[in-house]
Amino acid sequence: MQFSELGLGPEVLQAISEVGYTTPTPIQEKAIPWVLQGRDVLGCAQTGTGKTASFTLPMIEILAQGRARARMPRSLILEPTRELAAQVADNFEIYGKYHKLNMALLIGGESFGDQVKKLERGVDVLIATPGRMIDLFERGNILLSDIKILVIDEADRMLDMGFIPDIERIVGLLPKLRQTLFFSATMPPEIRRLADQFLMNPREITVAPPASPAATVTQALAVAYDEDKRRALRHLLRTEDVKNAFIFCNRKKDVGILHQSLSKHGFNAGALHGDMVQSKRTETLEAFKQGSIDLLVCSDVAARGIDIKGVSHVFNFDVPFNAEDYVHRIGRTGRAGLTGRAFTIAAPEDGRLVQAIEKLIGREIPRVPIDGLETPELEFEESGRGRRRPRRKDEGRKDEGRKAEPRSARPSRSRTADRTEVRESATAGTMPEERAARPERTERPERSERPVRARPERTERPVQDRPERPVREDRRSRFPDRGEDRRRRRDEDDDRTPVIGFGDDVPAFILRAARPVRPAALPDSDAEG
DNA sequence: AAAAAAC
Repeated sequence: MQFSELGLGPEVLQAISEVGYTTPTPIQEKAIPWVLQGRDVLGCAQTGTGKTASFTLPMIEILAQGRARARMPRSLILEPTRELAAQVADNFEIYGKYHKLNMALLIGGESFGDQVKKLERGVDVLIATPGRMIDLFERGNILLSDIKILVIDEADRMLDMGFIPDIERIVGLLPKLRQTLFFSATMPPEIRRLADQFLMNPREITVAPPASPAATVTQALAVAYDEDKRRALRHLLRTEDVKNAFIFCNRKKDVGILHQSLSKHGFNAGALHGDMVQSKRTETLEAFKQGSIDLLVCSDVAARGIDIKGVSHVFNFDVPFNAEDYVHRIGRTGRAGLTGRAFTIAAPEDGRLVQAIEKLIGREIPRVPIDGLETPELEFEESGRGRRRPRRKDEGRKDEGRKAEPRSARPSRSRTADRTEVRESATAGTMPEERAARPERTERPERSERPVRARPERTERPVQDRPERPVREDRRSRFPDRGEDRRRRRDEDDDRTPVIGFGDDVPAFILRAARPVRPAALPDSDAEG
């Protein structure tokens, strides 16, 4: 079967062949002719099956006829994350090359102005995340009465993320007479109910998950004490032939920490999670795609659907809480017939999570030891409250350096420790690469390693002693995310903006008064390195 | 246990 047999026009076929594709994937083969006939589709397919092109290609064809009027888009595609929305937009750019389709990408974190302007001009394709979509609708910038095609992508993920009420609301605003394409990787009853509600006499298309990761991705699991995980990761990064890699963490906070740590050790890494400003998210993802960043430390925002060609490795720095997320994460590699390698670093207390994953994928993940590190046993007991976290036997002091010591007050080389130094010397022969990377740090000093003199005096004091700063409850409760975002940024600013001339005791009111003007006057936190 | 998404 060739693309040319599916009923697509010459312009689209030309664009497809320029990208280098000749044969449609199963879902494209089944869906495209049907969509071209104007029928509804219920697609049970994961990303990586060619799902996106299965709706973008016929949509370009259908929308080629007619033109959009101002503020009245002709089609709407709903995506769960901003990155996926952007990826679909890229798809329209590529395959719509020889068509004059107007497109608008409505996602949060970017200015309203451009999006509104585009809507005013009239768009054929609207690609949106639910929040921004509803916002713009409520402001009267979108009229939905001319929508002819609706695509709901990744419906099960929308469910997970609590978007279903939004989706139902949006669909309620659309004309009843329309074509609807509905995609989901899984079909739990709740999703099935939605599909029944939104679709009319759909063709149901189910395609096998993309060559199950077992086939193209070599998996391995390393068990390490929690405090050894970064070291274990670095070891893997240096011993594996890593071209580029996703490195997943379970928490946004840890994405930041790990990113800093890797950078400090001379790795070319970027960070991506949902609390970062959108411009940074876009920029980082683009840099990773282009290869100017080798390692992308990220949260599960990037676990599903992000399609980057030729990623050699996936590292799970944390075992994912959801077994299914494991499959999604490692599916970032081994794509398009290429092989990939996926390593998971598990702490002893992750036994149950590992068990759940192995049950889901139906096999045991081969264990690998890490040279020079003690390999603890996985534990499978209920993790009751107050149960002590398993620790390395040789660990002398408790958690010091991690929490108790303010980051900036640490002398430049101690970090987590003297105790790791001890270990390291014991294993010096087996891990020469640890040593080799050290000089890098003097060439590229990180903020936290600058001489104490250059740092704000206040940071030498324990965090709890910082003057309390007012938080505007009203705004925070309405926009919890933004509130957190701002507070975090302030904290970072506080780390490196000394108030000159007050010594250790800067009066709280000075700090308060200075704060509002400070962020604007500061260089961006990344401008320096 | 987390993450995702609106100014």
